[in-house]
Amino acid sequence: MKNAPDLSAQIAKSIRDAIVSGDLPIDERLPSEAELSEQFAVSRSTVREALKRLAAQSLIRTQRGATGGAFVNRLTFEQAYGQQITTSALLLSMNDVNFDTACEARFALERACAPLSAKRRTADHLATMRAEITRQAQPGLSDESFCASDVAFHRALVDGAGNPVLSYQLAGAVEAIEPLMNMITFTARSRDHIVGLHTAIADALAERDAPRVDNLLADLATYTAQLGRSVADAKKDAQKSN
Amino acid sequence: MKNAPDLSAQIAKSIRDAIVSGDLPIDERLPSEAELSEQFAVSRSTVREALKRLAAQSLIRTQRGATGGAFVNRLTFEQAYGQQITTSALLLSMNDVNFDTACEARFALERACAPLSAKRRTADHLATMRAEITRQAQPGLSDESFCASDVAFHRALVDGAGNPVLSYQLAGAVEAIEPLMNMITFTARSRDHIVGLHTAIADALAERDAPRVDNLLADLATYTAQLGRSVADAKKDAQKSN
DNA sequence: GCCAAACAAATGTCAGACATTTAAATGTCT
DNA sequence: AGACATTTAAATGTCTGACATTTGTTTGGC
Repeated sequence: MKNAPDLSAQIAKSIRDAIVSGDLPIDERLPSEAELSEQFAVSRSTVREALKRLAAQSLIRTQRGATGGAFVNRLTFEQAYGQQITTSALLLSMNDVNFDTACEARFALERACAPLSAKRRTADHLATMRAEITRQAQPGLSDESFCASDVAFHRALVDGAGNPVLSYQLAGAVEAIEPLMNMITFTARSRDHIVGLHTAIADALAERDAPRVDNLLADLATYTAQLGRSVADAKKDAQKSN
Repeated sequence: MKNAPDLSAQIAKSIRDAIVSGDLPIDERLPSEAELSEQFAVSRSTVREALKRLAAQSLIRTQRGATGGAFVNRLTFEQAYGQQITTSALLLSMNDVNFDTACEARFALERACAPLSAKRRTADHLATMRAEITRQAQPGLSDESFCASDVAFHRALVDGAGNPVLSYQLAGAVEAIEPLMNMITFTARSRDHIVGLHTAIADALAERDAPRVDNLLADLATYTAQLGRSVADAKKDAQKSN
């Protein structure tokens, strides 16, 4: 009943395990493709396929030329962000996660870092938030740009907590929801309301008033969920009239 | 100044974009490797390397045989968990994230889902938690097994929130920290303390008492951070004596 | 000592062959 | 006609050998 995985998958796993276990330290050079193909007793193509798998996970990087080869890559938070966001976005869109669920997760997580952000946010974080608020208040802004700015605002809030692990974990939750938010049509009135809440949040953070930030985020969560529901209802009506 | 990426990377990106944008729907079959190599005007090996990259990200699956080929894969939460955990664990170990930071992130996130878990946890979740507590109280348990059980306990707590997106996001935070926790030597006394807190948390969840759960998690966070600090201090002393 | 040319080692790409797996088509017997 | 065995076709998986390209090092001439 064993469904033997491909050789290239086996080899990739073998090398991956060595990296994850710390057996192959960062920046260590792997043997050349020719050497690996000897060690594993497979052809060079098979080794190459294995290496491409690892490269896709940012576990290794390759360099051409004389001193080139495959090196164990230090996974940066930046790289991890990118992967997290793609994965999260796909996960949401492919599993028909409804807006409520995604929204609930997002704000629950965001509220978790609010107290830390109130304590540690720098002037820089505040400035970013204010700038995004200004942008959101511009009348000609497209819904997409409004959403993007919303994401940037919340990213600043999260980053304010000064904990890279938190920022990393939340990047997925905050950014992955953007495509879902993009389906919402923001009326002038709803934009006003959101901008008002954002302003209040920034003010509360400026005063390091954690409980108020928490309350405001709760309000924003409720309001956003409401907007989402109205979109869902409109869609249902449209289906009915077909 | 353009550092042209490999052909296989370009092709992978091209196909990945088509998948992410929804242009290629789930379970859609990609053209055969031969056809792709014609379309992109490259050799079959290059196409294969591109496909392996996508397979490493669980974006496609391949089947051999007559009706075989590469199919757009529905990314399941299970698969995403796995990737998230490996990535998070690597991120922590490769960037010398200190125990405090990881711990802070973990408990902040966990406290975020505590109110939801108090509201929605089923008898099943409670049973799992109780079972793990029993396990943790066994005297012969190795430190590693104790940690694993700790993770399982907290996973049950998180799952109790009944929000798959939250579970997914938290899987990384909770499980990735396990290797760091594994460096701690749990004395009988510290185990007792932790088991006591776990029991209290389970009791509070049983009564759906969200604020109490939150307080207890805060206590657990403090205590865990303390344990971590003592390990760090011991290490520093050991270095000094060298 | 410096600069240019040759060299060497590595990855990147290609072409063609063969192996293996799998479902469907075909043939054969009852 | 239906059940079972065989063949066939299409696809991925693997191997081999070649050539292209990149890049650091060595060598040679001045």
